[in-house]
Amino acid sequence: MGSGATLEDVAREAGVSPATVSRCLNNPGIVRPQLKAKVDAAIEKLDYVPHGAARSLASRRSRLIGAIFPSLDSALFGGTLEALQSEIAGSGYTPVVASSNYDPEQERNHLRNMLASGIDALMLVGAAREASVYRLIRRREVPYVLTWVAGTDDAHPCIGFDNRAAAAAVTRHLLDMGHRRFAMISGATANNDRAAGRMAGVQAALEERGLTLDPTRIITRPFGVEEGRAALRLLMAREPRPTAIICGADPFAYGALLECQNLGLAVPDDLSITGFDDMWLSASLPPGLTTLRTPRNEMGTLAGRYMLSVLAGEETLPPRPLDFELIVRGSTGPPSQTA
Amino acid sequence: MGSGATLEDVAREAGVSPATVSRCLNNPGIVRPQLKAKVDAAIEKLDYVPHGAARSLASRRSRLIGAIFPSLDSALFGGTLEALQSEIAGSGYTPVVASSNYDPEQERNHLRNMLASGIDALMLVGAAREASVYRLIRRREVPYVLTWVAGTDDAHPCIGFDNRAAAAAVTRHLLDMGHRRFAMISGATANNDRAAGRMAGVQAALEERGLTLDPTRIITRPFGVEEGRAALRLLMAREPRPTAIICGADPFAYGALLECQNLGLAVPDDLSITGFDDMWLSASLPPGLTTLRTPRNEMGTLAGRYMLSVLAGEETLPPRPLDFELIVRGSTGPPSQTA
DNA sequence: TTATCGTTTGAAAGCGCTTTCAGATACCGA
DNA sequence: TCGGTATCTGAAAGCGCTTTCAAACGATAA
Repeated sequence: MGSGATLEDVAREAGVSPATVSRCLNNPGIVRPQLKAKVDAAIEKLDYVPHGAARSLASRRSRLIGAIFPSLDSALFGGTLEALQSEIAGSGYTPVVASSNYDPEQERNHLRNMLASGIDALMLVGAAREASVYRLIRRREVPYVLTWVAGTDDAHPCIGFDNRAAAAAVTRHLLDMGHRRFAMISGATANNDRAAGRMAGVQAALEERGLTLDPTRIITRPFGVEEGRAALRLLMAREPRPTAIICGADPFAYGALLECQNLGLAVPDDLSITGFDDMWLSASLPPGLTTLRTPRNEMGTLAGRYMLSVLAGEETLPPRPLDFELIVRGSTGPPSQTA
Repeated sequence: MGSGATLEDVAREAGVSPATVSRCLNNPGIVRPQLKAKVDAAIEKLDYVPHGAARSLASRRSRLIGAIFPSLDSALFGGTLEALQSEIAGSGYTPVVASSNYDPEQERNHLRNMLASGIDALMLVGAAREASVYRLIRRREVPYVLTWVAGTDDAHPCIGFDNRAAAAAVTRHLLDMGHRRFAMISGATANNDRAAGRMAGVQAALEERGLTLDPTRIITRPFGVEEGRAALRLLMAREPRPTAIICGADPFAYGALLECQNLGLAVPDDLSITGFDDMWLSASLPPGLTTLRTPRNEMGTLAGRYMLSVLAGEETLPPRPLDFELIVRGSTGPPSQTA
């Protein structure tokens, strides 16, 4: 905070009115170049930096865009945040971020905070939250966008992909190779419609072929490598053993692969394993993880672009659900005859 | 944005003056409980949310804390950000974040933006930047703190650890096991004093024992698993082969371990490998990565706490350099006799 | 009961900027 | 040269809140 020249100081220095200085800053096109030069010189000389709060108050725009993520310490959402940030930076917006730790209560608090601090737009992850939260946002008339999910109906503008369809695609890949005995390692589905969607997608794809996934074959754990490891041990301890394990997130799959190595199980001969998200180790961890590449950076970019265009007053439709891509690597293959 | 009740509306509803409402919000202690109850009821009824910009303008505080990271899409800084965020959230502050992509130019731009938006305090990573940047911050009188480095002098308040000493500790661990032929995989050291410090620490520890690390034995690459993999191939292609490879970051080490598997090199018998940061896979990736655990969450927490206390007007000294911890796992051992 | 002190409340003046509106200026054709 | 039009500039009114200052109040002591 501190001292700092004000716009009025600049105006005096340049010998023009404050209004003109303001225009030079916000709408340089409409001021005569000659005057603008004088103003620029004065700004330079006084090392003037506009006062954001005053600006927001007068213009009713804060140039702040809120973003609340379930977590920030995985690379997953970091990529989305990074992309969002670079997309909006060019237009003079800055993200204010918070992490909810997958807790609706925390999310709501951060939201209140952000609304109070006057964010111009808001990005959230997922669609599953209480109606009162959406009312809060709507009442403030803050444009918002949900990411990491595709809109099932048109209730909310969404920029994401269809988790259910993506998980179904993974499952069909395994079915097509001949697998019939499945198991799944999933993140907690409460308050997490991405995880829930993926689980539903697996179930749906199996049912298409007349199979079902017994609930006892689904292990739900917090995301993590060691958790995946432990889950794999549990799943392989019961006869008949599954021939394919579908993981709702890559870290589970990394753990599962490592534990196979440990148990002396050959992947994919004894067991096929799939991940989800194509994180940074999936290509490198032998034998290479078959996984579903999600458009995590693209979601940040497009969410930013969408919000900017709404803020610019353009009539904007959020894009259709984004594409995902099944990346087939060495961790999946046909079930062995003997298995 | 949008409609929203104003403080004046609340005052009218409660039958008090705007000043009283303001006091209820900012200094509830000094207003009579009976009145406060009426005000609270009015706030509740009108669903009033204070207008951040107006508040900032009048109070000269934005309740925003800036944080600029070199990158956000690795889990490294995400942990620091997450910790910072939860530390300051309780005091009503929200972080505004940006990523500089390790580019001083981008960092400076984000900084200007943030200063303009009126941040109350600022967190940066590393100390290496032009003096003009620090002048900019000082001129605005914004309290700031540098993280991920320890103060060499008292030029800046730092909350971090001594990268040089940490790397030296790793190196001594290998020296003590009997290694004499070293190589290193490092991140780019330009504009990155953490990477530079680590490299210097390795060199210093070697020189203590009368050894030097030939520059051709140092490979500098952007952080990444595949980069580590490629670097390992290069380093092992030249005779005499090193018996220990020190990686300036865990992803390099992951790549190196995986490539050893690929090349049929036994770790640690043929080659010892160390990482840096103890990221999430280090414990799990066989044979377990010996690495240096950096206090990445703690830095976020303490940086937050430090800034809050400066903002509260307390006379605060940044803590001494934080501890790091050498985590010895299976990837290091004595060099084999034949190597 | 009245004077006095300490506490709580309200009135009003901005915080630094944007933006409307009206006035000034420059430019064009006749 | 002049009127008319299009363009640019300045004056002034807030944006919604905090905070100073003085007035009002309640309580205590004389």
